[in-house]
Amino acid sequence: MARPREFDVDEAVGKAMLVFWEKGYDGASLADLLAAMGIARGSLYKAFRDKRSLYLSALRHYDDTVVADAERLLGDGAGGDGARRIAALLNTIGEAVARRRDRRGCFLCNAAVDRAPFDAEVESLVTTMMRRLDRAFRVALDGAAAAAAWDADRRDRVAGGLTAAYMGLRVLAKAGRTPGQLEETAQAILAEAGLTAGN
Amino acid sequence: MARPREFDVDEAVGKAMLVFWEKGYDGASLADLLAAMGIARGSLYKAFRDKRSLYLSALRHYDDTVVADAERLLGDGAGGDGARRIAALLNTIGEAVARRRDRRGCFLCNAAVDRAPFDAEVESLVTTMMRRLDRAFRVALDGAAAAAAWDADRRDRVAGGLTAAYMGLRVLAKAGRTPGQLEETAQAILAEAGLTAGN
DNA sequence: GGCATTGGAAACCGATCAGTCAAAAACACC
DNA sequence: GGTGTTTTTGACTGATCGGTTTCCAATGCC
Repeated sequence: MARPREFDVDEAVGKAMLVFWEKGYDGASLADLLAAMGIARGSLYKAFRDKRSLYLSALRHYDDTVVADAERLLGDGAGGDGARRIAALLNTIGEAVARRRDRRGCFLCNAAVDRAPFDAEVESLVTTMMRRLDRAFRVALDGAAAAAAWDADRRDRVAGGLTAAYMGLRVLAKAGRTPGQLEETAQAILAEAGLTAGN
Repeated sequence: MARPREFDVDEAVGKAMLVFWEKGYDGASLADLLAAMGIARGSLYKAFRDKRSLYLSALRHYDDTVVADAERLLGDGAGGDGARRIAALLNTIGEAVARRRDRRGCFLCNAAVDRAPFDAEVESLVTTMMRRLDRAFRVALDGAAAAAAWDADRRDRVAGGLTAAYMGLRVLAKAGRTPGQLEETAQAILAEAGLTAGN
């Protein structure tokens, strides 16, 4: 009936996500996005409504890929004891810095800091994604021997503390902390929570 | 010998800081800054070199005022046991949200996330300021009965963990967490670190 | 092959951006 | 009161911003 679209929308969102992730919302110009996505201006505005809508799509894409991966990592019993899975996630932060891939930080954290205050829809998306992280930490705690004796309330509270610690580590990573320091801090957090024994 | 400056430079930097704090570097336009500072375009470029230099001055001003206050709060024995001083600082986060003053978050945290990756001087300033926070937490731990038995290494590691937790809480505050949830998480962090008893 | 419909490429839009400049104005010194 | 020096002001600049429009190409259906 009509001319078919020449690019894959999901793939294009993935490329756009990387740009927003690295440069932030304001920092990512239309020119940057178009170059990365390999399409022309008009096509972008035809497929997505505007820059803001594309950003929201990119954020959902992050939820579907990166956050989903973290959730899987935390929930998968094959990763060993729950405490060990949590340690594995926290250690990915220092590793990312070591591999010089962390100027970007965490897209979710970036969005919370630089867009959520100005965009109610971003804020609500970010809130939902953070809750997902909370729940994933809670699932890992449910599978941690060190937390076996804890009641549900305590597990919830500790899960919330772990989400906070995770975000804090990602901020410190951007603030110039070395991989070694980040790992040390991650260990300290786990030790404080009584989660070092399990593995 | 010449015409004197009509505005107070330090006061102007303070006003500029509030704008950068609330809107971020990119989000703060020259027009916003000039309106808040109450001066004209040319005066700004005469007194400060350019927008970036003004931003760096604003960041240093934050260090001299807000960070210095936090350091004082954590170090002042009149605030009770060290653990209690730490709890007081963490609780200011939820209180700020409750008073609807926290859309801004923490300027230091904002700078780490949205400018440090693109500006080496900002990164180095942010690193220094974060270290100052680390040390302030460490001082508070030195004055905490619950940490009396800890060796120096452990205090350093826990201080690092507290800085991370503090930044994480400020991110969560921007992500839509309610004051009650923030306070609960703050309590969980303190409990995990074994810092609830002292007061 | 004609037609309707959609996508693609690029010129184009007004708005806004950070930064500059020239002239008027305010002071200190003589 | 004149002179030299610096600040102030606001108009101006070129670049870039996000977004629109126009025109042509490509497709499926008849």
